[in-house]
Amino acid sequence: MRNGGIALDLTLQSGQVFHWDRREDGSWEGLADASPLRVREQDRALQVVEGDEEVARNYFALDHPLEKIYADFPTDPMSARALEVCRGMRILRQPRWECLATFITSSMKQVAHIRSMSLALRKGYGRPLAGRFCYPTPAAIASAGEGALRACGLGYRAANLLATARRVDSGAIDLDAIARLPTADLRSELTSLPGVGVKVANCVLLFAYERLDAVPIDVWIHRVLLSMRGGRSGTATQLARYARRRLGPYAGYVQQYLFHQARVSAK
DNA sequence: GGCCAGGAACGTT
DNA sequence: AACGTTCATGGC
Repeated sequence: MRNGGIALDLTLQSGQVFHWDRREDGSWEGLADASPLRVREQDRALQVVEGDEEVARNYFALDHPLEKIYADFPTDPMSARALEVCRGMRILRQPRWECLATFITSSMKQVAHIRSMSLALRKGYGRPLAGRFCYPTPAAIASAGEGALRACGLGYRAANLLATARRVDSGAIDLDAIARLPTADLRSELTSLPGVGVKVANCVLLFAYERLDAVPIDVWIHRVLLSMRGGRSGTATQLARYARRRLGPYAGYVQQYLFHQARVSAK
């Protein structure tokens, strides 16, 4: 299989994207931005059943050099185990606004509930397309009231999503223009937005800006990194430094594998 | 039913 | 710069 192939189920169930649906026959339906896709995996190859082939190859990031990424993987037992379990999982190339908005809603929420908020927002404020719903535009979110967003289950996150949508819609920040910035500058642009701290910014860097060395540290990865260091306690800053030193040039990929491995082994 | 979740913002030390 | 609190909601 060219370039390492893809493990589709793992990729779409690893907590990086929240709106894909698995059908009875094992194929998956979803939207890559505004392009409807139905895809399946066959012997580690991505098969596009419906939709545009090039759009799918880009969205599923089939150009990421998995074999090279694996050659650079850390060799400690936890990383090795995660690679064994998650081989073929890819970091998707997601639309910027959709990714940013979704992770603003993710704070202190479990994956299942992030899905339900995403669906409520799409159904309520997104454009219908091919039996599904696009993610709402910044303008659509901006013109919905805070109360309406709370009705989608956002709670206190509603005000943050609304405020950030207004900044994007007004042009106060240009999510495409900032893509050319070096990672540190891009991160500080993102953290200037309401509801975006370092963790959410790193998710957006990794999932929507192709910064494959970005490491979001949530409660799961926090525990994993503590354990890798031998169990003694550590601050967020210390763990970020540890991750940068130990997880290698594709630290974001390593982090995603460790995240998924930690979650499945906890059940 | 209690516990906890892919945190951020803000106030105190 | 490092901690403590508060903020809503729902899956399990």
